[in-house]
Amino acid sequence: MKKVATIKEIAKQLNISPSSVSRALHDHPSIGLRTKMQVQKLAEQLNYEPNQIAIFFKQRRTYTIGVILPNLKEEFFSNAISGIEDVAVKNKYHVFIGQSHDDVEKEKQIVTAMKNQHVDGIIVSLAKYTKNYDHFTDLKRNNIPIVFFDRVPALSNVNKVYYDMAEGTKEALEYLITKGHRRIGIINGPDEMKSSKERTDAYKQVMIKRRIKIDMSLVVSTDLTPESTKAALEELLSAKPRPTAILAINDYVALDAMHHAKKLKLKINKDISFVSYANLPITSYLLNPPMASVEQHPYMQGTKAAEILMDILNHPKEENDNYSDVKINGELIIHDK
Amino acid sequence: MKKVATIKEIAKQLNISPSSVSRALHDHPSIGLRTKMQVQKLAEQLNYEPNQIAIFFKQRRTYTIGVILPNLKEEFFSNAISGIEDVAVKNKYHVFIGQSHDDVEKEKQIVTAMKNQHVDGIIVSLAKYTKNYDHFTDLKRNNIPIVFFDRVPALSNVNKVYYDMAEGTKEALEYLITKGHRRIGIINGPDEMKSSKERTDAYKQVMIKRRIKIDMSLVVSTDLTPESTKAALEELLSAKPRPTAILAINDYVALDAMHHAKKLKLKINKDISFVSYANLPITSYLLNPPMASVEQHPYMQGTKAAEILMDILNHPKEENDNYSDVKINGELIIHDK
DNA sequence: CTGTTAGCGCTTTCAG
DNA sequence: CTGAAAGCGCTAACAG
Repeated sequence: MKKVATIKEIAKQLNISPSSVSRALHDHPSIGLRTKMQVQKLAEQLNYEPNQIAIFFKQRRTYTIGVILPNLKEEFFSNAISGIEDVAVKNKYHVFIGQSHDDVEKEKQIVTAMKNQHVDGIIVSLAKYTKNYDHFTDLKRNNIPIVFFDRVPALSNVNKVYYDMAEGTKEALEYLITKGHRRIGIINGPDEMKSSKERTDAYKQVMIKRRIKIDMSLVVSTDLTPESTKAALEELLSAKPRPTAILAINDYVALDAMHHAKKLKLKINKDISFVSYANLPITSYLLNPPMASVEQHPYMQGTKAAEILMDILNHPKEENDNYSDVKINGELIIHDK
Repeated sequence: MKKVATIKEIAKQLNISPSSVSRALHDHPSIGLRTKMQVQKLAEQLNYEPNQIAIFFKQRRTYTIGVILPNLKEEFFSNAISGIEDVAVKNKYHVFIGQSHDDVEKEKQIVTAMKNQHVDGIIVSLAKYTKNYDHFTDLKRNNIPIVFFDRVPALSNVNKVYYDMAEGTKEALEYLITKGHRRIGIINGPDEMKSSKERTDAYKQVMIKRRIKIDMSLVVSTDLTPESTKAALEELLSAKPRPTAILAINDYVALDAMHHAKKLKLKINKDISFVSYANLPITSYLLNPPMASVEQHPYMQGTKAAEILMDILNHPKEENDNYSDVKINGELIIHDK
């Protein structure tokens, strides 16, 4: 069993040509039933498995897609990739993964590696500081389509799937306002993230609509590390008057902030309330989860992005510049009973 | 920029042979400095990128490894794959992933797909009900090495990395005993999991050593779903006398059990204490985490497994049947202050 | 319906 | 030091 059967081998044993074997194996219309049967039988016996690499080489297609995301540790991303994988498998595609660990250089390297590996397409969620998108847009020259999701670039001529930040933010803020909050702080992400600006914009809009004075000292940033979040929280708490509620960029940040607030002897959801984004399953195990969290449907974002990519791949290159731009609506999940 | 440069192309433009170009590109010893420079310059200009697929085809190697695991949602596995990926990247390998979702059929399909994709090696953590390992051992015929981790098969002639269940379990039980517990229940995993038996064995050993009567009605199983865990807990609670402490197969199960216990008006860590395995980061956010949890070092298990595989791949096939069998020691992390 | 031929891009003897 | 030639496994014109 050392050597694997090849088409050639089968052909020789049956005294026919390799092309006939190939045709028989593929149920080609113009092939005799007799030879077809013979070939299939022998192929079975010899345990023939087509050499995919040779096929890829020939067809210039690998049936592989690459997925680049910041990390897999966050439930958000691991759920998203599950969605991607499910769709890919259904379409007979394989999935390469690469974690940028929020490092732009690493992200570039991964792109290069995937390009060299000849993936048929790429799905990306950007590293948090990625500002320049050339390493992605260059892929057009290699005819490798890209679909961005969740952390998408501020470009219009790309395929993207993302959560509708404005809508969810407004909903979350309205909720806090009905609960009586007027001084509402925001712990935003880095400025490079498109969502940060959107969140700030939505904040301003709601405040104006509700005729609440906008105080930009209530909008601070974290680089998403616990330390930075701690600093951001303290900055907010030093505002006068101090905010009574805080909207945090995601659950992890909210949890870090809550943790620190607790240390500062603040009563969570009493002295200060938290609302955030993602609605991670882990929050269901918490004693004091954020009051509410905007569900961002990572699995759905993943499947949607993958479906768009599959669609592009399955449909011959119509070179029209027709880009998908899909907004996923979040849902505000209220945790406080 | 539509067409990609090939070696042939470069050769033609320089009026030399493809072989020389290939040599120049690879810093082959026997190549003239002049031609080498010329070639490298032109390659640069033409943006030459070697066609990996062609190379793979030729070399019968893909520099790709496959990773099969139950799912990516569990922090344990997403951490493990991070470890694998880090090592792979360092060794210039790529990583294919496949989630079995604990379904044996799916697991088989993934193995077949990876085999056809000609991965150079595979790293696996078994689906929970996998009893038959033929789909893995068959890979030997294709010369595809396998390394199992965490959920490993009960075979001796395979490479494996796993957590030392006996040691950790003993440590956890001893801890409970020093805390005064005598009636200690166990919520085990399915019987198909090798670790279940090991846990039970370790339990018996400790009980004998500590001269505590062994009561097998205190050892129950869950299929890891919350419902099943609930049932398991109730079964334990119906024992007379009721156990005062429970050792659960992992943190998720412990959390589900604790959740249910709370509903039954039991005071956690008072009426009943929990100890478990994994020590997931999420537990740090909990009000009432398990009293203690055995850290199983998923990242380290991943890196270790990947290193073993890299070692096999980088070292020419010495056909000696030399299998790695690496035990990772857990550490009991005490959460109750 | 079947065989012949060529070739995908690259590496690697084998000659010179 | 360099070139010519073969071949990896498979497919797909093109001829019969």
